[in-house]
Amino acid sequence: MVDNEIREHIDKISSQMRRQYSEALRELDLHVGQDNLLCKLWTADDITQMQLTELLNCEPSTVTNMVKTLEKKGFVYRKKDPVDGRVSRVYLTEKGLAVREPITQIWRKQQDKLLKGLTAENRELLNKFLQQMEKNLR
Amino acid sequence: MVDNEIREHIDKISSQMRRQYSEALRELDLHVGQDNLLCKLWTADDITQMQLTELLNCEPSTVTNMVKTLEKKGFVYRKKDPVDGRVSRVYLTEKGLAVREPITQIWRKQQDKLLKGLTAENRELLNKFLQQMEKNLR
DNA sequence: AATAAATATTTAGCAGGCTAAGTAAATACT
DNA sequence: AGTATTTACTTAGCCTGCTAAATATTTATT
Repeated sequence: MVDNEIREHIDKISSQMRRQYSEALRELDLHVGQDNLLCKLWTADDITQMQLTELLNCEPSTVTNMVKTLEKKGFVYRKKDPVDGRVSRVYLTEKGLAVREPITQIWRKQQDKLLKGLTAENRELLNKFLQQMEKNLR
Repeated sequence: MVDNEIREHIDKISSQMRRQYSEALRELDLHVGQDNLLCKLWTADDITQMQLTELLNCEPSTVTNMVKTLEKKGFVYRKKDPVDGRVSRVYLTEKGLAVREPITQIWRKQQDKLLKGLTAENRELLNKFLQQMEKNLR
């Protein structure tokens, strides 16, 4: 049965990737997961926490905590929305902007390592499979 | 560039899977990750914590914590090794044995959902790619 | 035999990520 | 207008998972 293995493989690959690039992130004073949040802000600054929970596919409380620690570390800052008093908008600081390049490089390096030995066609194929699986989980 | 997407896809798929079957695990009074530890004990009971860190590919302190909470919940128990006073051996209780079937079913269900729409050949192919990637990360 | 080094586990402390329950502001309803 | 509901976020508490430092036991060295 190949099927059971696939779930396991993905689990292992994912956790192993996390482990490996967490070391690199630590040098930027970042923790695994925080890179993803910052990434969302690169592509769309001035975003509400609610939007972040959707983009990151996680719970509101998780965003609260993550933003709070990222704020404490100086990567982002928050401002209350002037119109709607409930919502809190998140912005990148210069420090948060500055880690964009290094993080992108860390990711690229990790990807290269991951895909070594796979031809362009196979990568294309793999990508299609992954897209399908991602859709299946929605 | 397909390459960057692949890393992201795997990340998303993995976390989405976690989210989804964590609900099912909760009904067994289990937390995501604990299923993996129990799984190792099904295939090889009477195992040291050091062996668990290798099998789970995690840090010793993580095993300590996980075993401790699983012990508190009655899924496993520990005994000191009579020969080597440093090592601690972990065993399944009946409760820990009893969740084997339900957990396997949860996994199977998750896999089915994940792989829906992929032919047998494609699953085979995907599995090969994943094996390669797993090897690449070692 | 006495000291040094290695091994197995633990503890403390941090962060992501979750649930459940709470607060505050905005919208809907009567 | 006044109450009820919804929405955005927060807090408390738990667990995985990590690092760094501590403890205890075993093995290696001299």
